[in-house]
Amino acid sequence: MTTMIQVAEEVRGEDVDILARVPMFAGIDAPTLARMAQVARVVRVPRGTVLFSQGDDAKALYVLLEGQVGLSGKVEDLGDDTVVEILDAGEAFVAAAVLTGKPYLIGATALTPARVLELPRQALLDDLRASPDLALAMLGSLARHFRLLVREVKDLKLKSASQRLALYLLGLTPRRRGTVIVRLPHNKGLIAARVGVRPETLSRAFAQLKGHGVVVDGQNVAIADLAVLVDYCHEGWENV
Amino acid sequence: MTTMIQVAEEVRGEDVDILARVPMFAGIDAPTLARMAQVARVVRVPRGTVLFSQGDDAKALYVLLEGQVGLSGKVEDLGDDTVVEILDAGEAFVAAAVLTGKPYLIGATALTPARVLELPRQALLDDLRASPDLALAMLGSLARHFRLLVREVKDLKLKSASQRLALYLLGLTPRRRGTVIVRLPHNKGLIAARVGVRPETLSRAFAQLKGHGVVVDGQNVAIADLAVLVDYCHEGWENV
DNA sequence: TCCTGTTATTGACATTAGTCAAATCAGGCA
DNA sequence: TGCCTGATTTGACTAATGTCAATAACAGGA
Repeated sequence: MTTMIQVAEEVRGEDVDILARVPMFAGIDAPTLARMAQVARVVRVPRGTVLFSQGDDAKALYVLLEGQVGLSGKVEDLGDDTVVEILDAGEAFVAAAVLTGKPYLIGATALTPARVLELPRQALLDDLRASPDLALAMLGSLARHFRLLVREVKDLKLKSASQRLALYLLGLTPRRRGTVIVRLPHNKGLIAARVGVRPETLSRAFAQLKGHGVVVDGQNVAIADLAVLVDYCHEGWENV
Repeated sequence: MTTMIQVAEEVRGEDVDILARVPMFAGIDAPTLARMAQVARVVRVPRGTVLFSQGDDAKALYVLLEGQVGLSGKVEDLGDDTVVEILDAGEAFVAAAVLTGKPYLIGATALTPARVLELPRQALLDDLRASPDLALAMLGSLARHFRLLVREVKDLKLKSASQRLALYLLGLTPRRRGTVIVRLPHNKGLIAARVGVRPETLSRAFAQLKGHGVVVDGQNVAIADLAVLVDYCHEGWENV
């Protein structure tokens, strides 16, 4: 829970390349991107830094240039805390909050040392008005993201903890059949919060998946047959 | 589970007025709206009609002109079924699916006799490219909707069934303090699916809320003090 | 290597929500 | 009115998940 000591940096040339590869900005012309980079600020933060907290007014769109960031929500009286999303480099976040101008519903914390680009709200809004392509790209990006959330809501309502864990594991590989060994990208406590259960329950969910060909060894998870897991989750056509 | 017998109708003049009041199309110039109405189709369907099913390819954006429609998701092997959203007249739906062009993650069923406007996918995409204002309006609308889902995910992960029911009740009134009597807009089975619990559990959740000043009488729910409920849900600034 | 604090697992138990079945209630209609 | 059907509630029980506490495994630093 490091406090917010940020080191502002120059925006590097390669950062613009990263921007160009962010799905949200796919296909945007170079001048627009350069203009965005112009007004953006890049900060390098140590692990544990709180980029912003739930309830803060949305003042910028963020793009994760390097590292990992967790988006988590909590109940007022603290204690409980759930991870809504875990982001990797090349992903933009909190677009919805910035567009509505309302306070963040979630907070963002650096899970590793990270480099983050901040695009001020007003600059984004100006760019959106100036570049119809940007608006369309964001619309597509937000729509894809929206669907992930819809799936999440359905899973939370309809699937068990072990099934959700299985879905999480399936999300770690693009393959859908055969044997595979995946490496857990986070410690289990964080994964538990992501899946929406307590760490103890996660342990037991892993134990349960043993019956479906899942063997855990530290950070490595061996899955004997992905198709078995897919079946266990009653996943049909949804993995499109 | 009526089959899909639809009666196509003329698009009426007042339908364009409804369109103009849909948040997703707020501020769009009249010519664009008229053009959209031109290519749209209006159908009148009886209660229970399945407008489309989970897994169908998204082929149109829908606007509910009259009646109520439920969006529900289910697990493959049937049986379980959850209501992701309940829509009222004047709301557009499945924008995200149409924009991505992927199959619907949810199905839509008329909960009452309804009149629905269908805007074909390609027409929408054309209009978006032609009208930057439309793209911006949809972006704003999708962003607001997105945040509702984020809140939903948080609530499902962090709150109990009774708390989620309390949140649902709070959603029926704009007020946040004082005494109020709200009328349940649906039967309890549907509300249960919306809240994400079984009907039996909903009954018991209502019983539990009695301890917080909630008295149920058929479709009418008397809430002695909204502030008490807000507090019970640990809702802070979130109701912005 | 040993210490030490963190992370993960396990066990015992409490709580919550789901299941199944029966009882009750409500509304529509002959 | 009296019956019927479906919705809702209630009870008894089961299953799933959370809680608390103890233990075990691990990683990093002295």
